[in-house]
Amino acid sequence: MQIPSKYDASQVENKWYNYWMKHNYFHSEPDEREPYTIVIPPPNVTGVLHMGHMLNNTIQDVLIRRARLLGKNACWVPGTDHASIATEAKVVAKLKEQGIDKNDLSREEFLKHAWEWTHEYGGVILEQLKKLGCSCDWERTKFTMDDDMSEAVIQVFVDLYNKGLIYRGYRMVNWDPEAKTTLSDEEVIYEEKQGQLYYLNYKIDGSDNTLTIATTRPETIFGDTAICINPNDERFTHLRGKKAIVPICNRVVPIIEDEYVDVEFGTGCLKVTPAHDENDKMLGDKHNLEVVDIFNEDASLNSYGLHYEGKDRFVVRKEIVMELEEKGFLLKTENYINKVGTSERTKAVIEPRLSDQWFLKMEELVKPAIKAVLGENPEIKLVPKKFENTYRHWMENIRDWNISRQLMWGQQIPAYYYGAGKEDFVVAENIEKALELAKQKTNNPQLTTNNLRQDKDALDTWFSSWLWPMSVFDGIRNPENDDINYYYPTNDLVTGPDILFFWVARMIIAGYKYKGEKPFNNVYLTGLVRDKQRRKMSKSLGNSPDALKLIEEYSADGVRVGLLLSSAAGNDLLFDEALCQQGKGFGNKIWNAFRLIEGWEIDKTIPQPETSKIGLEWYEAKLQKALFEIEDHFRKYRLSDALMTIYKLIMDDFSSWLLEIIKPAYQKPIDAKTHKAVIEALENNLKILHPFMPFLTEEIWQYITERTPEQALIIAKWPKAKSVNQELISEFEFASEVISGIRNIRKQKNIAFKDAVGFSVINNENIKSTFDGVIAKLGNLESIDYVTEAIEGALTFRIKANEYFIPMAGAIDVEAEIKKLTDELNYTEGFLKSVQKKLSNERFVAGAPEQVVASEKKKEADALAKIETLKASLASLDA
RNA sequence: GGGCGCAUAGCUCAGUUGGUUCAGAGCACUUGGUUUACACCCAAGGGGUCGGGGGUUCGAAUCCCUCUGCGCCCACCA
Repeated sequence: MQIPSKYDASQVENKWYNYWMKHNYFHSEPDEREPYTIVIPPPNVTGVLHMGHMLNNTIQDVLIRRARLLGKNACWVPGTDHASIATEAKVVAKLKEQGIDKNDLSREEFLKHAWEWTHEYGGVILEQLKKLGCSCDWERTKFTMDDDMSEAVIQVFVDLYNKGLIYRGYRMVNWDPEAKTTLSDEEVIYEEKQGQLYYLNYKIDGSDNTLTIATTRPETIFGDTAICINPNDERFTHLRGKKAIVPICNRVVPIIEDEYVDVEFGTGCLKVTPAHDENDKMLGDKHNLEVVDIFNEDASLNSYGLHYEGKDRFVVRKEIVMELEEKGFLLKTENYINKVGTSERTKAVIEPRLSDQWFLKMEELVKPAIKAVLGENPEIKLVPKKFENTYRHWMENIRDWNISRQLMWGQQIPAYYYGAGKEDFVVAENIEKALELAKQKTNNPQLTTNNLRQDKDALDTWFSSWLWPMSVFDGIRNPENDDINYYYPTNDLVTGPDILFFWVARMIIAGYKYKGEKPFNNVYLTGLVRDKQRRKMSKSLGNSPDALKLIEEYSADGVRVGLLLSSAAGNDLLFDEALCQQGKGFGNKIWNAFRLIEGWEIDKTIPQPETSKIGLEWYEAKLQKALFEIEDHFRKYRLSDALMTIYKLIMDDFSSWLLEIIKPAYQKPIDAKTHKAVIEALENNLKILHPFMPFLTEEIWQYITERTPEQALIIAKWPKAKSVNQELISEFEFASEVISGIRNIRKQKNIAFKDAVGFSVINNENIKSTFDGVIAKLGNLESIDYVTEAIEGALTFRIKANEYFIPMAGAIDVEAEIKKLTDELNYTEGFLKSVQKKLSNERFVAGAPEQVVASEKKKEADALAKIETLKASLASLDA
């Protein structure tokens, strides 16, 4: 077969992806093998691939491909999320471009647009994952709004409602006035903003006195229903039991007392606006205050705002300050930095707002989930462990989950109203069942579906994705089906720490509630991908490279390696394209190594040289050691370290050392035995590298194996681990130091490699000759002579206590040589002194473990021996 | 404000119970090299008071205290 001299990634990658798909290697069905399952964190259906996805999915693919090679039944379930807020926002924006206002559309019409959008852009991201090489079981692709998935969500809602865990409540929620929807606490980002603190005078009813309050939000005075003072504040005892008059609207409000008020802050007087501040709401409930909501849905003022009706809150703030000033109510203003909640999606300033919402009681549900991660025998491991603290903090302070969203895109809440009263509703899977329930509840057999009105709200997206590991296997609707029984619990979950609570914690809760079992064994939390300046990669900053362009430029394999080279679990990844270049370069290196081997002519008649034999034995030992280390790294989810181990094995041990050791002389053939062995070594390299660089390895694999589809690398068997010949490895390390010594001398004296040199070593019982052939070949030595005394007129170097000579008539600079030896002697004597000092310390000898003392004694002996040879050499030079 | 975590070479990071192999890796850098796979290369080399200070110990990057500088989470006093 003709082997191209350049590796053409784009062609190769498409070819093999199609090949794998054609032979259905990604697909999994339950069988007798051990399952290895990952469910993908479903990306937003209308999203495009960004660096975070690339990292995330590369890690998952590495884990899945390795499991496949280890002979497990690997199943990676892909899919997308309907992402209600994000998607609805995009659809609304698109409609707006076309001059359509969402509010003019019926629910059905809007959903039609949303589905069109989904069909147009949905799945783009999945196609991009294929480019990256992800070996997902595409036949199992799921979407959180698929009919069966939605059914599961509704079933769970009804069940939780019937168990009394879902309730309807009038609560202060985070209202996004732009999206006109509620946000969960987690979707609100607090930002420091420069604002003002306005000091306002309120008249005291029935007197000419005033009191001063400080507020950051003067426009909310229309919602004031009380003034609050601290009962311990002696400055205000005269106000007890009095009433105050709210400026402009002239509402007369009581002055109440509560220790909640901070005497130190502002003026010590607080205006209470129960409709627009959570703490004020709390005060309002406690003191039975009136609740006056002054805002419309879009945060413009309603009729309570009098002449400001219809104007936006920020406009009103400016205007009312002017009016207050004109009328003498404004005492002063101060600059004040406060934290303002903004919407993660729309960036709008959040308005605390009272509204009817659906809530899920968390207190009981959360208990098994806490135990599973933090209990005495944890069933679920978070990697890295440091996130357990964060998890604990959240879980132990959990509040009820607001699961309703004022959106259309999502599962509609299955509550059906038959009357105007607060309790005039029933909850059921569908309208027919709802009708039955409504008839029973009202004792009115005349009711028809026309009398029922379904709740307009949709469910929070996380209320569908928290079921993901179960619902993708239909484990909610059919709890005992073969798939769920086989694949659940899944093995590893790979996701970002930013959704540890949104998603991971809730999946754990749902898993225990609906399956009585954890959803996964391990959670691998990746870091955020940042740029070199440590900024988070984001669209708005424009610092995120185009994922597909990167793949084009550096190949999918190169990008995968680039991403993994520096990404320890939980650590942020500082992305640098140079890393992809390193990945691509690594690919080229392997390709060229392969070409070298394939280029050799094989001669079956020649015997295997001893150097090749011992070199191959050594490489086998190194491979075994690497296998052991890789196993350990994977066990600890240290994928970067696993990759680095393979990188060094292939770059250094295989390419730089082994291939040089066995390389036949120019235009000479290689013996068959060595050739076969080196091919085997290459095969093993390809196997362990395949999870990281699937395309390149599969490409080379086709050339070196007589393959049938059943012998594709993707389904090959991971190399068997045997014992590690550590002694051989240590001996080689010593030999490589000797070779470095020779190369150093060559460099210092400008001796070209093609010129063979003489070489002697003073014989002693510690010298091992195992790798002499290798030393001679890689040092280009005429021979290795064992001598009993120093060679005169030779260049020397020492490794441990052994002294080596390269004869070099006339080229020796005696002065320089003496200086070199003297420096080395001084250093060694200093070293000896420190060792001996340690050994003469009785407490060290008594207190340190035997092993440590022995090693110090060995250091002492080595140093003494070395000093002796140095002195001898010096003496011979002096003479 | 409360909690958690981090600080090791120019950069990104390893460093397990304090002691062989403890001061390491990759990249970057410097020098030399195009004979025979690869300049997308090879060989050699320099570089760190382990954030500062104090303590425990025969012995500290590792344990304790403290200071400094960062990061994250929670609560956010009108």
